[in-house]
Amino acid sequence: MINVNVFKALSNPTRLDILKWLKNPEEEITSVSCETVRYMMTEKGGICVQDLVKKAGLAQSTVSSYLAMMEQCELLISERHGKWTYYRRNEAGLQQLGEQIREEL
Amino acid sequence: MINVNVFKALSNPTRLDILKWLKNPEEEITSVSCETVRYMMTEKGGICVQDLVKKAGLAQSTVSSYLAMMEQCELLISERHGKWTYYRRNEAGLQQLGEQIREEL
DNA sequence: CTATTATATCGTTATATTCCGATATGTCAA
DNA sequence: TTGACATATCGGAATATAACGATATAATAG
Repeated sequence: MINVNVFKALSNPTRLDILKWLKNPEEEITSVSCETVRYMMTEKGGICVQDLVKKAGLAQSTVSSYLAMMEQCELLISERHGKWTYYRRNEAGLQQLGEQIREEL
Repeated sequence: MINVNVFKALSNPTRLDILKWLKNPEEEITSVSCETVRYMMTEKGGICVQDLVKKAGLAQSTVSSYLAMMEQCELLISERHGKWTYYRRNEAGLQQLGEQIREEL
């Protein structure tokens, strides 16, 4: 059964942008300073919160709660490595959303 | 380009229900009293506002504005016949939404 | 252990959405 | 034209969301 929360998560321009940015992390994010961060990005498509904060131009707390919300409804996956939390797209969840929309909507 | 308003429209349980109810109007709506209404329903899958008001259990003004909002972002189509406005699903718009989600999200 | 850095959570204010009742408009029948 | 009915629009009160700064937690470096 489809969940309205996924649509709430998608009904905000910044959160939609985050999903799009995470499609091609290397192209979108340029403020990478650390090797670990760069590795996570190119290897798993994961981006740390900081970089998304810079890209979005919103407060860190705002972006952090956006990401939590998007993880909750299976649009994103998070993975902590040391100090950093890397967020990447939940492709399975996105796939499932597509199917649910096709079947239920 | 995908529009956040479509997700805003979908991020409300009643509005999601309306979309689902309009999939099988004959099965869902039982309070039909008038022949014209019955004809529109079985012929074009259109349902008048009244019936959706009864089904949703919300004020007429609320449902009316929900329907307007959903028409605006191409989830529904409206057609006026006499006193009644019939709303039906905008299958082309829904199809397009599915494609946009697949391509852009 | 302490300082620093990254992220998460909390409390708050501004803004948006929800949903209502009252009222306006549009349509038909008498 | 008047009345009755269907729908749309308006104005408002309650609630939810947006987005911030301050603070808490987690992890590492020294």
